[in-house]
Amino acid sequence: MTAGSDLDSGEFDHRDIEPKWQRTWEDADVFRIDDDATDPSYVLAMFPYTSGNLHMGHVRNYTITDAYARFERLRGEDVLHPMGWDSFGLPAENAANERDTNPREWTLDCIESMREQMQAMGFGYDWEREVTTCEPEYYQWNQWLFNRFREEGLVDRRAEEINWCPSCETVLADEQVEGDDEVCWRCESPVEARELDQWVLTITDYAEELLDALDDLEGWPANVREMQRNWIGRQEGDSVEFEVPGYGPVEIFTTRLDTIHGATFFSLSPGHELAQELAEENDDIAEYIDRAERDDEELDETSGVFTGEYAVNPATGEEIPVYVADYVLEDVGTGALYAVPAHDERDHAFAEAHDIPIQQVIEPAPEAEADPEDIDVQENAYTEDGVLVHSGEFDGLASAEARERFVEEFDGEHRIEFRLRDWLISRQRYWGTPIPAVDCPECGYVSVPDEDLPVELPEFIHTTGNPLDEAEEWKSVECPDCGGPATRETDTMDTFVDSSWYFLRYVSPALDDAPFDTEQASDWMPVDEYVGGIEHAVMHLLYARFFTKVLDDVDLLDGVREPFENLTNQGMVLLEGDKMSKSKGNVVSPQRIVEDYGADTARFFMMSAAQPEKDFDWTEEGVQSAHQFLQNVHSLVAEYAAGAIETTQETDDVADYVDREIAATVATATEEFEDFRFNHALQAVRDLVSLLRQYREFTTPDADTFERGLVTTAKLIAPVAPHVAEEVWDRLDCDGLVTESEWPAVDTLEGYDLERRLVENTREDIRDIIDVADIADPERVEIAVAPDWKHRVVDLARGADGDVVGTVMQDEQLRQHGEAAADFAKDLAGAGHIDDHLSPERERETLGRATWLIEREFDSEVVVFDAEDAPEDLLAHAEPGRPAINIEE
RNA sequence: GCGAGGGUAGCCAAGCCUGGAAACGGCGGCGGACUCAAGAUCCGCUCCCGUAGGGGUCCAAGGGUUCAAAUCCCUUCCCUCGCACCA
Repeated sequence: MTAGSDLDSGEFDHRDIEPKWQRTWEDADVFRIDDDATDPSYVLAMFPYTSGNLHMGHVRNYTITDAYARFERLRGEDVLHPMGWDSFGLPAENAANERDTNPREWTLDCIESMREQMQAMGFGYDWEREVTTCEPEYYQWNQWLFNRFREEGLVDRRAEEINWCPSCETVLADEQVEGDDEVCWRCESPVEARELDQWVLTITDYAEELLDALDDLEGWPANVREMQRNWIGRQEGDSVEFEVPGYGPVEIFTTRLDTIHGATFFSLSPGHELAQELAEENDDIAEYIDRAERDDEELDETSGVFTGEYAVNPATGEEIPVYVADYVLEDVGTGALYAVPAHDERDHAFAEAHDIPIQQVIEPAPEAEADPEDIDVQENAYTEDGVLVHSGEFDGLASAEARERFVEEFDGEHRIEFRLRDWLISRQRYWGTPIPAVDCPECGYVSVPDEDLPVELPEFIHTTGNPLDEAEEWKSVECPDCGGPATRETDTMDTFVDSSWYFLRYVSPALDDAPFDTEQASDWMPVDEYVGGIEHAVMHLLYARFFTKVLDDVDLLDGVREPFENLTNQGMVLLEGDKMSKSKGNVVSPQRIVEDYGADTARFFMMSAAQPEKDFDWTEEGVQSAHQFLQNVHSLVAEYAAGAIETTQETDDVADYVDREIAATVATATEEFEDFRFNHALQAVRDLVSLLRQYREFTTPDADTFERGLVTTAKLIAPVAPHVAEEVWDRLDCDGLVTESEWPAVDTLEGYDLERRLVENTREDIRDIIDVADIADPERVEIAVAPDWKHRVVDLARGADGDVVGTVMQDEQLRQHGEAAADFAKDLAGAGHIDDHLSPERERETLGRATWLIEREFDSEVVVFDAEDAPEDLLAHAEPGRPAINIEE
């Protein structure tokens, strides 16, 4: 359905109003933030890769940050809400090759088109701070920072066994290899192992801090923190050396040094140096290693081969057989271990398969639940800590103590190991930041001096390999140190380098003598709200944290250790329960929704559908419902503005009721917006609009109250449906732009919840009675508030410690009510818990304001008595919080 | 296996941190108002029983703490995600 531009019906046409207000905002520069702003609210969405198209995931992501940024701005905050382009990367090269263009032009076209789509969505960015990573003005700072990292000793060039993607023709970081089958994250080709000289950033120097600081990132989702913990993979243990006669010492790493006396064999991973050495002399070993290293065969878990050699256990002096076994991983610990089948499950399985003795050296400690008699290590490994046995002079030591002793005793070293590897940033591709180094035959790899930066990319050429390798003229340079002939480095940087500090460039995007202004960045950082996909849980977010810490350590930042204070991972937009994907062909195009319904409808629907981190189903009904609501708001305002709604200047109970609901809605919406529960906030606004319509239908509304309701509505929807909000604001003849107005003041009404509950309960009770008593046509509804003395009983009862009746009956005033007071007190004592309640006057006022709802619902007269005026028999049933009700037919 | 997050009425889903009303909302279903009619909109109902606001049974299952448990504690089962022959 498409909304017509029939103004008589009071409907808006999004095709008119959306571009109109977008232009107005732009002309008024409403999203600009001055450099001299102090500690603004920094709201950031992960910048997009420049594919050329916004998909629903983007739209959801950017709607969340835009709504929050607009909300913060309305509340009087200075807001930094920028946007930029993650615009280096392989797809642009592929596209260029397919389309006979070059990556730069292709990328700039994509940016152009995506910027237009964003503008059509009404996202309010400070475009003067736009950052484009593929421009020399940006990537020169990657190079400059590379030099700083290198000065700090955080850059290394080393021969690495690397992940090579044959299809992308480049190496990949460990983080970019996915799944058990080890495939490329971009093209899903199986990754190959190669040995190449590569540039790495030594992120492992920061492993400990990157891990520890996660504990304090309370604004981050638990799963992301956990994923990073897993990825860093800290392990505390000890290394000791075992002598293999004829071959020298072999270092092992273990977390269970206490079990060393129970070692009955020794295992090497197939890739271990000694295993390789032994393989040269022994065909069986060579063959086993060959099989283990081939990808096509999955070796049995207990597979392994005896080498014929023995290792000397430093604890016992015993010689134990050395095996090469596939279950020992090369990149865990040292790739070598002593095996204790009695206390490790894998060692146990291996020992059973190879008929190796099993020697128990740990018994359950006395305080442990297990009975030492029940432990049979021949059957199953006992893997808990305990007390040492069969360990010579050390028998009786606790595991933990033993570990400490043995490090000294056997000349070992206490070590902390990490799974995290250094970050390999070399890429053998064109479309990235050239690594600013020169390979000189005399001086080795020399950094390009800062004053010679940027090293700009040469012309792109179509080739199967790395275009930089063929740019002979570009490659050939003088060595910056000795002036002799030298060659440029042709590797470019992983694009995750670009995104590791882009949030700092937004602070001072035009600065030409530094990547960012240290003082300003230190004030504006950290990002207050960072929103993006869960796919960046490890890579981008870990690298950005690493960069931030390094920048702080080299004084480019002042006291900023973490980049992102609060992190939200938006959920997926599903279609009939399925992830939208091009390959499945179940994609809803944001462009189509914007054309058919308008940006506001799409934004409003998405934000009402679920909380940001939850998945939700895209439904046409939901879209229509959002559209309808916005049209309703608009037409209600249009009617009012056109004078079609008759109003008075007199307030009454109904007006008071509506007034309080307006205040309550503001309070709810504000709190929910703050907590990122936009759907709850919007529900409250829907309820308010519905109430205003009922008000209008029931009576002649008070002009001030009604208008306040409409103006408040305009403000409350402004973060999510800004174009409609402006349109409505304009029709209400308000000053300026709603986008630049002030959020309504939050007045918390003391006891509002009790009032609301009283009204709801009373209305429900009336319905119940009418239903159960089968009253067809109620003439008159009488409501009577409980007398003061009952309220007093409740007050006393709540304060009473146990003896409720006694406490109540000690009260002089209440004794006058004799039996009745005692009975009521007994009831209360039996109830166990006593709810809060309003004063009698407050109850009467509250019910008085709400009678119109009852009149309207049952089309009957409604009378609210206070205790003095109420008929005696009616009053008997009234309790605080629970008025008596009588219905006349 | 380890770790994290979950399991709420026909479906989706809030509440749980900070215990106190058969449990917000939405969808679907039922009834009603408006209408020539449909749509839209509005008002109710939607665990079971009930001719005056009552009673019963409820938040994966079982146990515990408490005057009081969806909410706190323990155990078990199931789901989702991350890591994993991790020494």
